[in-house]
Amino acid sequence: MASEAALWLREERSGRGPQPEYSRAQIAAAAVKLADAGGLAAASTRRVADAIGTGPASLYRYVRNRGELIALMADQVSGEYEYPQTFTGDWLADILALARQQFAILMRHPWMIDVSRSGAPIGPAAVDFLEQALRALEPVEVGGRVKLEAIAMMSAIVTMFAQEALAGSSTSTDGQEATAQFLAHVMTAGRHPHLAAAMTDTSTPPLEGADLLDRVLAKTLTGLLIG
Amino acid sequence: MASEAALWLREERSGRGPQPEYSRAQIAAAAVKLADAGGLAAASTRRVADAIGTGPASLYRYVRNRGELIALMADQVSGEYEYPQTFTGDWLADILALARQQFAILMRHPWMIDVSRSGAPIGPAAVDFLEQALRALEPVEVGGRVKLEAIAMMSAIVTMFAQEALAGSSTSTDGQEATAQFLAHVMTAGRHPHLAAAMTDTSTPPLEGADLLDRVLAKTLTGLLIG
DNA sequence: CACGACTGCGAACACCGATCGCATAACGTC
DNA sequence: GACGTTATGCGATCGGTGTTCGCAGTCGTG
Repeated sequence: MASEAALWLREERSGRGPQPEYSRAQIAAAAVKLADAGGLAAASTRRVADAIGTGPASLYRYVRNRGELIALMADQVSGEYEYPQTFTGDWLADILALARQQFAILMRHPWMIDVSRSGAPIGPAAVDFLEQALRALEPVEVGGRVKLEAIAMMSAIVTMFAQEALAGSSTSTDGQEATAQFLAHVMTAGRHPHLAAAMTDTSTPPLEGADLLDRVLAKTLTGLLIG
Repeated sequence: MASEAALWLREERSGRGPQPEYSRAQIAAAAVKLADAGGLAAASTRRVADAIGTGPASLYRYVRNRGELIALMADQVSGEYEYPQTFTGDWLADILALARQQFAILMRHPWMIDVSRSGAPIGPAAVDFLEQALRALEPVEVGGRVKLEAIAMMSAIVTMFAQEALAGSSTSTDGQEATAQFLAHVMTAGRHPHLAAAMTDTSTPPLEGADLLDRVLAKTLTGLLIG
């Protein structure tokens, strides 16, 4: 329990001693750049350290461990949202607008998909997002807990779609290829008729991604909040 | 593209040479045991290797890389499902039964939460699950693609609830604690009124987990499949 | 002015995933 | 049954990772 002050409760500068050469924002920016280019693994403590031109050990003056570094990155990126001063009053339209922003952010920073799925700690920018989402949901007449659940569900769905969108576009992972190869084999083997039928189904042409996301979110959210 | 045969298309024994000392099942079982006890990170190639009493290099005769080892573990655990010979015909009840099994498996093997969220490659047992889920959804009159989407959504929701359930029970991660500490501070600061209100909301008493899961799944799935 | 809190950082530790090369064991073939 | 082909087991090793230690240097405060 003597875990000392958590990242977001520590002051960036603590008064005494020489002034730090870098700011959290600078470090986060450098790390985000690395991760954007080479995935989350590319933002290792060492690589980030010498991206800002310092030794591996120096980073630990700003951050207790790599988890906190990633928290810094996540919060920096969560600062990219732009919130309207006033919402329209149409809660579904308002929250869908937020969802679309989240989707765009995930597409800009694919590593953020991994981060948001692994239950990243919440920082100031994430708190702002929650506040705004709740503000958008103000017209809905259900308890706050239910709204928070709905927001979490929304995030999960957006993340899921972002992953799928990226999996389709970028160069396929070897895992993807292995799965495709194996599925092809399974379907020809004929012992999974329902699966085979479902995968060759053409009755519903693959709807455009963004459109599908809107539709699914609308159904899910109305189901959770008014159904 | 010369990635050779994928894991599940390779034979376990390839005819020539001495017969392997261990089977995939044995290795997977050992790795699962380690991961159950100490998390996914505890199932490192080295630790798994000397858990079965061999050197670190020997594992690579059975598996091309750690990803394949994890795929082995995931599929072994996916073999824990038990499917009825015939479904009841009530598609919602039938698929909810599958969802509950998935939830139970995730509670038994918490590391599986991470695995299933990081888009693990699909193996034989996972294919069986898909087949059975589609069989349960047979009465529903929508295209196969939509059904697959619904199943993916169901898995995502179950995974989300499993994570939340574990976060509440087990000893809190330091990340969890940091978040709690920070949220407490944010709420007393008073600049996020909606959030503060939502988190102290007692209008809807925290519903029992399993019950909540059922409810949310029912709403979401009916929304996606018939709405 | 001096003390002590703080910073930068080279060196090191304990791991990790993965590869190489060699001795050894089993199978198909003649 | 001998042989060559083909796998396997595995010690040694490489490059990378997160993290800690200890020391020299710097700045604010008493």
